[in-house]
Amino acid sequence: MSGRAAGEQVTIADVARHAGVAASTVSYVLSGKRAISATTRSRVLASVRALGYHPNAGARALASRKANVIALVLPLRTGMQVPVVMRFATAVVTTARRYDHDVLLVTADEGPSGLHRIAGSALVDGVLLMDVELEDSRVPLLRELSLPGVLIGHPADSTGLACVDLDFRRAGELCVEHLAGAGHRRIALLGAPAAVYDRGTGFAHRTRRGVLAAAGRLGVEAVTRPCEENPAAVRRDLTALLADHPDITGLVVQNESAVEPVLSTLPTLGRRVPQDVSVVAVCPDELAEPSALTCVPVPAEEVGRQAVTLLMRRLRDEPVPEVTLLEPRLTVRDTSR
Amino acid sequence: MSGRAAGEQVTIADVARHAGVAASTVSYVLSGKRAISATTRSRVLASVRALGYHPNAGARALASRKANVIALVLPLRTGMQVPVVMRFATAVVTTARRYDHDVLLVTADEGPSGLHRIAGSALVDGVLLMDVELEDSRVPLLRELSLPGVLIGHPADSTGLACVDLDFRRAGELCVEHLAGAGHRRIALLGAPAAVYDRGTGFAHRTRRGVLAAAGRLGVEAVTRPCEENPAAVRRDLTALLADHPDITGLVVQNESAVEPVLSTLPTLGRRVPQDVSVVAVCPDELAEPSALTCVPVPAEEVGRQAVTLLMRRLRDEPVPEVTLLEPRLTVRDTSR
DNA sequence: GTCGGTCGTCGAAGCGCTTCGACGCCCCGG
DNA sequence: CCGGGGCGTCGAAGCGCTTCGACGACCGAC
Repeated sequence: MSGRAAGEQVTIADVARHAGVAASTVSYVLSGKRAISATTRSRVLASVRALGYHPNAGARALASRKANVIALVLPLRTGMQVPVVMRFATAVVTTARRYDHDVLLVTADEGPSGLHRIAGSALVDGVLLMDVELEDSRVPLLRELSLPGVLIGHPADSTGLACVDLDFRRAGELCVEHLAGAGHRRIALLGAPAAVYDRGTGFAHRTRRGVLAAAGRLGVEAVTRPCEENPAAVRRDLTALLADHPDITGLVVQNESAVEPVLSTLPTLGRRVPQDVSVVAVCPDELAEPSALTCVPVPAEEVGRQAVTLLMRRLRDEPVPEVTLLEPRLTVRDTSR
Repeated sequence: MSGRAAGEQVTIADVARHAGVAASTVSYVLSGKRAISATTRSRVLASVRALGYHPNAGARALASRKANVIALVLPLRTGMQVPVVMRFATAVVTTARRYDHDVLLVTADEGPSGLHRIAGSALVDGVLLMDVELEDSRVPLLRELSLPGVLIGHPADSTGLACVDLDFRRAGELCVEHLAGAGHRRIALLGAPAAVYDRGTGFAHRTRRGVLAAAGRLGVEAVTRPCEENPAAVRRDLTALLADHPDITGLVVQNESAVEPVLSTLPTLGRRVPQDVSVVAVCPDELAEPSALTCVPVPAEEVGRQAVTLLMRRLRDEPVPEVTLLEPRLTVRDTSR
């Protein structure tokens, strides 16, 4: 670059000298916090470009008490929903950059002490918490630390927090409306594992509620049952379900790991898809698309974007809604009619 | 917390006052850069704990000219092995924390200017570059910026850099050696999507080269072909492959999303596994293990750990080897004989 | 007993930036 | 023609930390 050995920092003083103004003027040009004449501004900007100036992040953070960095706390266990996490992370980084922020990657296994450290050292201005459990130990901590945070998913008590999530109730409704619209009168929800309902996990309950509500409203007979996660169990549960209710023609699946087994098991039970049974899932689109599965995708990108946007608003001390639910969309493919 | 309103920073001066020493003494206790008497040390440490002190990251970075942060530049394109990336990222964060560093997530789509910004603002001390292509534009940039960096994968010219990677060439050889040892004389490599080869991504090319080299050496006839990522395409490519070369008895698969489709398609083409066709994959072990697939696992954790370790060494200006290749191992399971 | 050398601690000087108050200057109203 | 008020710019004071040089105190060697 111009005139400086590589590795030498170009400072604001260099820019000021080059432009023939005071350092504070450069700062004001860059931040826009005071009026600056057009001529001065353009002169300064020219110098900035000529010297390849980038403000020193540490100095800026120290003086302004803003790191311009947010933390993304990712779940420790990386199971099935890995691709979703990835897409989500991408959306977060991209969106954060639009707000001139960077993203610090924190793994949940550092636990609460990680949050303490990050808050205490002013490394970040705010936190995005993924994989929030109903009773999450990090949630009260977040409140206590008065660290601005946004949660993905939502805990039992979301008072004073900001949560973003897909509107799973509406997602359940959408599935049923789609099936009912195609003439189905007897349907079933093959849901999350029983343990998930027992824990009272939000998304599972809300989906079920949505399914039942829409079914009632539309005069559709609906049964719901939990479903375990391993392929053998899925096969067993599905077989039992169809034995108990042989006249079911519509299936809503909300269980990532059940999708494939369901699709491969149905034909062996004498049910062609979609001629005999229509299948609709609430699952990541990556999972559905290769199988041409009709589904309500979990919009990872949109959630990421929203989460960052909300966090930025909180950082500016603007009020934000406690709960933000994203409107689900249904993508019709080949497994339903 | 003790005695401070939430959100108030505890500074080194607070600790010094509380312990009855000078601020610099606190600093030296914490950094260990000068000898401190045992009594003073323990008094200071007690105060640190009592007040819940965490050094301000910005101030520390400014004064020490070290951010204690490294950047992880992730590829976020198609054709990437997503779960591998995830595990890799986890390993990087965990290892970095062991060296008292944090990890900044940077997406490759910010491109070279992102590296410029990060280097110029002293946001990070060093960079981990994933998904390095044979001719990668970021590589010369890294050299020019004199930003300490470690590459995952390796470019054509690795002079003056540090690269870590699985020895994919050797992985390819291993697969062929295994098949040849079992008596197979006609084999095929079902590889990454064509776009990946076109991009000049190292691992794909090197694996292919290894396969061909070992085949030549061992008198095995080998054909290679790219393979797209969706199940339908895999089925099509595989069918075409076996139509063109019906006498193939060994298959090397290097494509995460092709593994399942290949295994489920072969029987429909009248090929039992492993009686008629042996299948060996280069893929994450998570993917291979449930299907009892013989494979050469990609050791994501180990690569991540090594990469961070190398970067830390570079940050201390210690010499590091230009290329670090991890020795692949072949895990024999049920799909080959 | 005296002198040099550690050892342990301190104070002060920045690191590069933001921000606050001050201060010309120019324009307008009286 | 003079005074008041923006507007545009400047200088200086930190932000919280590290690090350098200085300096007592204490020790062993002579």
